[in-house]
Amino acid sequence: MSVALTRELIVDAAYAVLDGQGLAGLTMRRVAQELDVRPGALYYHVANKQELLAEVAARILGQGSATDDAHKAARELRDALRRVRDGAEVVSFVLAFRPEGLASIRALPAAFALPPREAVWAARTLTHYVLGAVAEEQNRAELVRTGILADGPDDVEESFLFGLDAVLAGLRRRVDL
Amino acid sequence: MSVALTRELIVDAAYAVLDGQGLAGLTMRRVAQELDVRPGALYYHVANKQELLAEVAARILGQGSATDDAHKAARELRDALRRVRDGAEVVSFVLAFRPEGLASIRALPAAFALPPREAVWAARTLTHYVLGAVAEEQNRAELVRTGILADGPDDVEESFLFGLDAVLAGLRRRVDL
DNA sequence: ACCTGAACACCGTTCAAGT
DNA sequence: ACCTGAACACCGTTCAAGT
Repeated sequence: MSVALTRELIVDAAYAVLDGQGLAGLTMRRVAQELDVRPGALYYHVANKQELLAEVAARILGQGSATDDAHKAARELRDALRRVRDGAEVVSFVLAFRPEGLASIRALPAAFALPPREAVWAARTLTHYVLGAVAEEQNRAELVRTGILADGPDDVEESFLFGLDAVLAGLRRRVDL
Repeated sequence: MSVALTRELIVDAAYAVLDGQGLAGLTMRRVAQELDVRPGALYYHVANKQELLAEVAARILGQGSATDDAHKAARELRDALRRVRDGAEVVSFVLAFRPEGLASIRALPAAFALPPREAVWAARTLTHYVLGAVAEEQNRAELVRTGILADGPDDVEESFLFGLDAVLAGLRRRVDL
């Protein structure tokens, strides 16, 4: 007999599989294998794969340090997403059905000095931009890995900052003038 | 014997399945069923599912009317994506590995009066924003359909336009002043 | 040339039965 | 309480064999 299975251990294993195999390789069966356990055992601790993905997404984002510097928040979000394979895709998916656990994203509206509704819209805009940019970069990386694509572009960094500056400038417009 | 299978008919059927069942329900087997044919038959006309998805994405976007009005282009892109279930997700996926067929997106840089490199970055920024916004809306709609979520927010329209105006204002900044 | 039949190597999830 | 064994209803893809 080995160590007792826990929700935590399962999330750890899922994160490891994600980092090693990408989202396409993140299956319940492989997570079980990683833990030396039959697939059915997982379902005693997590309801289903979606719930497990929600936990993995929360782990990807980590504990969001609340800041009122939107530019810094965006860069930290990007870094967190880039730290693990397909991070953006996982977070995008979870954002739709269980945003509660994604603290650093939920804190974003506070970075905008705008009326409540507009602060939420501004945060949404920024989130879409960052997730989209990282998702495209990581999708390309996956295809390069598969050999379908030769090589990604080398202007990722410049391109991201160019767009980020533009988005933030646009969002701040009505405040600063 | 029925009508001869063609690539076109397969794309038609795939589009119909997507609209009826969503991306999760779009399987090669269901497309085959829709056409009254065994799954293997599809592979005589298309190399694999990814290739089929690329064709479906091109059909979603239609023939992109080249315009130099970025705001209009963005609204048309959004409308096209919203016309079919999970349209944004399909196009996002295809954008990463086969952007050639997505005419209306490839034409976007022309809508920005900027140096070539920056025009490409600006188009990328706009694309990420629109795809992200529609993807979130459609993901929510799927979850509502499943019963996992009660109801989507009702500020989708306002939220989209708010973000779009901000993004475009930010992107135009350096030109107009 | 075009399609079927049948298989291969997978999935997520459930659930009786064991301990 | 926790896990296994075994099944159910699926996947994408391949490929000999038929027509």
